[in-house]
Amino acid sequence: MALRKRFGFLDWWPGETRDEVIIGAILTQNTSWKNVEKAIANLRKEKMLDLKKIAGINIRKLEVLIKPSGFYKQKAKRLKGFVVYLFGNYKNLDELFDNGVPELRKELLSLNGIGMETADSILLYAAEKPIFVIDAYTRRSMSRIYLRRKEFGYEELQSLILRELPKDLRLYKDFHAQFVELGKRYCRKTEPVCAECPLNKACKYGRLR
DNA sequence: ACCCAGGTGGCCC
DNA sequence: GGGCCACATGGG
Repeated sequence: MALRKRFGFLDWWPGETRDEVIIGAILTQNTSWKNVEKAIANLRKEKMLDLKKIAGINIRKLEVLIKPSGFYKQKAKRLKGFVVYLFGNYKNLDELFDNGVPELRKELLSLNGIGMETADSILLYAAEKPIFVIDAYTRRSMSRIYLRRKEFGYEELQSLILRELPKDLRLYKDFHAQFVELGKRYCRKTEPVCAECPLNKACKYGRLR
């Protein structure tokens, strides 16, 4: 793992509160963060950036607020499903997050609309558990560095990275954030910007130059 | 008029 | 286990 280029240490996930992190994690599913920001702004304006408030709001109203983030009907349902489960089974997030990581992860995965990436985002950035998030940026960056031949499944790639990194919460957050910054700025699907990319020769595109 | 974006579930084989 | 599709908006 020869990648330790830095954009500065990133303690990351755009969102002040755990509630906001969880809401953002669901809203950003296959959606640009720009669109999520619009939805978050709508929720903030209505004081709805809060899981308890989400539990109380009419789902139609919720749909309208999060509309800019796309897939708004299913995402409204997913947010509702999460808070119904949370407050139906626990007093609050602290109590939910007190569960052990493997149990907690399974629990999150059992909820509709919470897949591995969303679950791990919640685990890492809201619950502050040491786990690594694999997203499209991470996959793409990794595949351009040295995976190439073999395709890796989610958990395969995750355990590969976890094995290479010292077990450190801050490092996991930072390292995932590095991949996202890398992906947004240079390692894009179309028109990769290789000239100033820190990966440079490590990347197959950089090598072609 | 396309293609893309910090995925997930359902259905099929 | 995988491959394909619907889900929806906003930006390039």
